[in-house]
Amino acid sequence: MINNDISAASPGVSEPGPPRRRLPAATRVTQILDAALQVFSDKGFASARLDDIAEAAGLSKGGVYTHFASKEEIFGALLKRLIQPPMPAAPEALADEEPVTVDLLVRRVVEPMYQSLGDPSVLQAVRLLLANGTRVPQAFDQWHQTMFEPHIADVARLLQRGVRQGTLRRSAITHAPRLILSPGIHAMLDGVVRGPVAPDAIAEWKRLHVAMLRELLTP
Amino acid sequence: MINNDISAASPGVSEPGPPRRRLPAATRVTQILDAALQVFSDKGFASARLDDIAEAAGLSKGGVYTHFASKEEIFGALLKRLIQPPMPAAPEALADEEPVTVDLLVRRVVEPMYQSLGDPSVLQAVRLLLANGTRVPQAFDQWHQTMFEPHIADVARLLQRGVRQGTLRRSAITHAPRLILSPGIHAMLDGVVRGPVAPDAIAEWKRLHVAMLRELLTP
Amino acid sequence: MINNDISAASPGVSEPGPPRRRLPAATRVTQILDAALQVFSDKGFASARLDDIAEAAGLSKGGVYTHFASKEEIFGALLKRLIQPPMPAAPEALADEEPVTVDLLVRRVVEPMYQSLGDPSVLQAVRLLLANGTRVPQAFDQWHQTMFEPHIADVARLLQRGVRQGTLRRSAITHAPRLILSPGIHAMLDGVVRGPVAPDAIAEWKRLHVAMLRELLTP
Amino acid sequence: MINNDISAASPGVSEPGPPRRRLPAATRVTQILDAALQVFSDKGFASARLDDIAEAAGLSKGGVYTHFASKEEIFGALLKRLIQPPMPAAPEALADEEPVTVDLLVRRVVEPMYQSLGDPSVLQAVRLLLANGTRVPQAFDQWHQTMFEPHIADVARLLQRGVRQGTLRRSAITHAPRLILSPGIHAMLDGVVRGPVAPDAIAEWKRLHVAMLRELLTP
DNA sequence: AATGAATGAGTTTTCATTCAT
DNA sequence: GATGAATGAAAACTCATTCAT
Repeated sequence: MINNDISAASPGVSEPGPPRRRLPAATRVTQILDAALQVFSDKGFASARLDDIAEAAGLSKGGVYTHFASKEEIFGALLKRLIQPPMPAAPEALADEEPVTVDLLVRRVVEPMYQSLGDPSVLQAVRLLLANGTRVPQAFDQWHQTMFEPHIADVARLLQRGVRQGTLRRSAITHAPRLILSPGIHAMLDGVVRGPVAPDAIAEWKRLHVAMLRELLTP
Repeated sequence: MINNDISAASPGVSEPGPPRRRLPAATRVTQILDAALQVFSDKGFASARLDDIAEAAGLSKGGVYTHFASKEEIFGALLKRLIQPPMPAAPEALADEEPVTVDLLVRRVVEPMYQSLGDPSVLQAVRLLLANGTRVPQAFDQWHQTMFEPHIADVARLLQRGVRQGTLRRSAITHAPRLILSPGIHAMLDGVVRGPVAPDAIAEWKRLHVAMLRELLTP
Repeated sequence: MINNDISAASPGVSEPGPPRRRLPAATRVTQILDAALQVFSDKGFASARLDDIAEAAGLSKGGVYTHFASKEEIFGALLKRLIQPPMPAAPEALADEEPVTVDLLVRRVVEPMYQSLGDPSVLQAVRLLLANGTRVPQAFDQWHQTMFEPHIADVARLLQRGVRQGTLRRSAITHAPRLILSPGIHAMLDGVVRGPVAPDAIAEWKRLHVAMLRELLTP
Repeated sequence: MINNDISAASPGVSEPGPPRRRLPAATRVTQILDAALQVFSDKGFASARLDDIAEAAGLSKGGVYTHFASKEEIFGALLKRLIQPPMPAAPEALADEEPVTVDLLVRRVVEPMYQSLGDPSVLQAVRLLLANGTRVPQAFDQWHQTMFEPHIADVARLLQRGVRQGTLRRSAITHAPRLILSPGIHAMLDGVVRGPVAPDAIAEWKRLHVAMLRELLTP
């Protein structure tokens, strides 16, 4: 059966609508990728419609094609932006004599993780990668390599040193550095799955995470 | 592994053929509704194929969806157009002193009806409404309100006045103005059922209709 | 987006349900045609689904095929039943000397019409024929021949006689007997279009119809 | 004339090919959902074609619609099946006097988790949920409630008791029971992201997980 | 006779992509 | 650079009809 309101039946004989502002390409690209992050992360690659992205970016579908040749290309560019540069600030080198304490680990490893958790766009990115990363298999590996491995390698080095220095106790964690991230990853998944985590919930996760590390690693 | 082979992801990976002329939306909408009237009234709502409508409108099936969200919506818009504006030209007001004679009634009420009967597209519209109107619940009521009630209200006023002026005799018709339309409606139904009425058949219906009114209303 | 209630998601793993009573074929056929009248008249031939008819008839879709070979065949059988026997009770012959008065015309012609209008299934049948009759072109003619022509022929004869006898006045109606039906047809269309007419509305239509005939035909 | 050529009216005027085996609805529904799990988790909701599901389930596309009204409905039913009943076997009650040791926790909590990790269909389900869960709004919450909360509530009770009994040490974990799952969840995510985890990798994750718990909870 | 699962051809609908303006 | 009408191929969905049970 049809829409009840006959008077609402005729289609939008849309007046052209003021052509939107012509912007520098770089700006548009950024807007489009921002929009794409939203839409891809919400619906996944296949369900995302160019119209959705265009609307979220504030231009028309055709306008998007001025900047990208295809949906795939948008996705690719987005992945590149997510994976590559800004996110994982290279950890600054450590002074040779500085002792590796739990506090140091917390500052260098734990705090940044929970920092990220507070940023919705990080959760969005993670969701995007979890849900669509397999579309570009290398993306995953690369993500892993860029996001985690350096981190973990760094952690591993720190743990070794702490143990050698006697400032850290030997523990399951010193044998498997990745474990140091587990509660944070747990919290992240929680955020991805159940929506952004409230700031005080984040603080609580972190507090417990730190407490646990202290128990495990304090000599 | 998840697969999600990129090459299998999105539809439409083909070069479109030569697009037909691009028209302003309002024009296309009109064309589509014109086509829809033909097709719907020829085959009925359910048997009408979007392809037919598209072809009759001179664009592709997909192109129709640029202007209407569904077949139902086309139908609704068509009914709206049929029912609403252009048909019932508001009867021009009557000079205060002009006497309401049978001749006046004939000119204002009877002739326009038989005029319509000669127009195939009117019969088409009526047929469409009769055959498919139940699909849009209020269509009938609205049709009635737009097509008949103003007419009848006008007639009622005229009859009152004529009786008051003594230029019309009191009659069953002056008590139930709708009766003044009955032979015309009879003729219309005949046209709907048995195909367009030949011009001289129409003339004959009208002649008799007028004769009958004269018998009933001449003082 | 999906149905909100996950718990309601699984499809009806319908237990076979008690096989419905096995009935004599003739009974079933009647039930099916009754159901078909409802459904065809409501939705039109093309939009009517076998499932609808089956459900309205109280058996399964497959069951319908036990009695009819196709949807078309159901429609055909229904038309036959509508057109053929029961409806137009042959008007009993008139005693040679009986004078043809307006009262006689009312009893023989007008009253039966308004009788029918009170019967919803008659309106249904009319709607069915109006909406779908063109599907079987002969149906229309046949309907016309069966339903109206004998009637009108009868009326024509009566009118002639009345005029000859001096019991009826010469009038537009005596020249075009079909006009005698016009207000009734008008009322019928009203019923078809706007739903069954209330009993007192019918009475009112009839009263006015009779009054009009009296004005026209009383010598 | 109205046309409505009978021969152009209804679809499907063809002799169907040999129907495949006819099965009880419940069986088919299971098969279809099994197929859907494969296809959806392989391609994601939007890229999964009904044809794929039908083929994988061993019937025709139309056949699928005998059991489900839409692709969405299949997806909903699948999620329901994944989320709801069979997975979380209710933990058997604990004898009143039995002491809650780390070993007990390992048997009741840790081992089952890693058991699941070895099961590809569990990873498949998790991946499906992560990638497409937003499509069914409550899916995530419900998943959480069904999968984790009972587990965690159970763990919380056990930890309380162990602490009271003196068989477990107070620790960050005894304050936040969910932490007991963290390394397992980390491993699961790893499996989801990088493909099924090799059995000995699982064993290694578990070994370390247990070691960590021992460090934290042994009095 | 009746049921309801299954088929398959037809039809509607979607949407990435193109291109005249 | 931007718009939005138009295309066309793919995918979802419908339903008369068949037939094993």
